[in-house]
Amino acid sequence: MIRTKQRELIKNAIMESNTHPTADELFQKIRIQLPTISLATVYRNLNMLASDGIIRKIEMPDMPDRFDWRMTVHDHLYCEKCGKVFDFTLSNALDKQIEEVSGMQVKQYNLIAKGICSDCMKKL
Amino acid sequence: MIRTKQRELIKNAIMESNTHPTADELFQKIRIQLPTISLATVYRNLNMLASDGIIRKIEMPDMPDRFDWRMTVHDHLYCEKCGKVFDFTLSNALDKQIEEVSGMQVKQYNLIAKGICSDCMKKL
DNA sequence: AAACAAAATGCAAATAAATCTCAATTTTTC
DNA sequence: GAAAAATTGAGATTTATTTGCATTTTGTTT
Repeated sequence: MIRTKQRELIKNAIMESNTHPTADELFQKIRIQLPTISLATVYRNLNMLASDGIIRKIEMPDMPDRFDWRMTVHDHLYCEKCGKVFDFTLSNALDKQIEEVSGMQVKQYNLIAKGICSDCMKKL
Repeated sequence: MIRTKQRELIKNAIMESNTHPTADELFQKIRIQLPTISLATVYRNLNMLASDGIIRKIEMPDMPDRFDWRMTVHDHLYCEKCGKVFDFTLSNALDKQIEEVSGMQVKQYNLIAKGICSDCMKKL
């Protein structure tokens, strides 16, 4: 894989993030350092990095995808109040259980919870 | 809620379905009986029915939403071979567990597994 | 059942996210 | 440093869904 300035910046931007940014958020951030970069390049590189197993694409239901540098098994919770995305880890992964109850072969699963984060709960 | 011919047809079409159809699939089907119906009406009514708790909208990651008449707690598996969507039910719902490990208040969750259904496995 | 208000419809245009096309540029290879 | 390979930027395109609005349909009132 060829190394370009833009790929470097994109990778760094995710690695430094802890907000599960969208492609556009990353684009806006990187733009400050490299104003000529295009959104298409951001998308392209994010997809490359994801399919190379460097980062993870979080396919959010009916909202823009987000990207995560954390590659250990975990799932996500979207706070309906503040819009932030948080990580959580179930005591045991669901693959096996899903295979048992469905009789199908599970390659991966996507689990997104919606609710209210602890910060936002305090504010009520 | 006013009763119209189109709402009736839309509701019936889902209730009779067992393929977790998309809005467009329903549109194409209903069109045969009522050629003047518009896709916007289908979307509008599906959303109404869903927010009234009559049907359930399945927000699929990066593909068109699907609709389900089954209102009991269950999740979905998408077969990557045939594209069909299947139901499965975990031995216990995840809300509690997610709340425990995340410390947040869970309103709902969206769990979609991707894999290969038993029919398609036989064909390999 | 005529008249009025409220709700729903169809159509076209708008939106939003993501991908694609392709000429120009950059990076690697030889 | 020339040729080949990969990547980029910019804009057009695609797909799913929503919205605006004039028109029609439905429900309500008398």
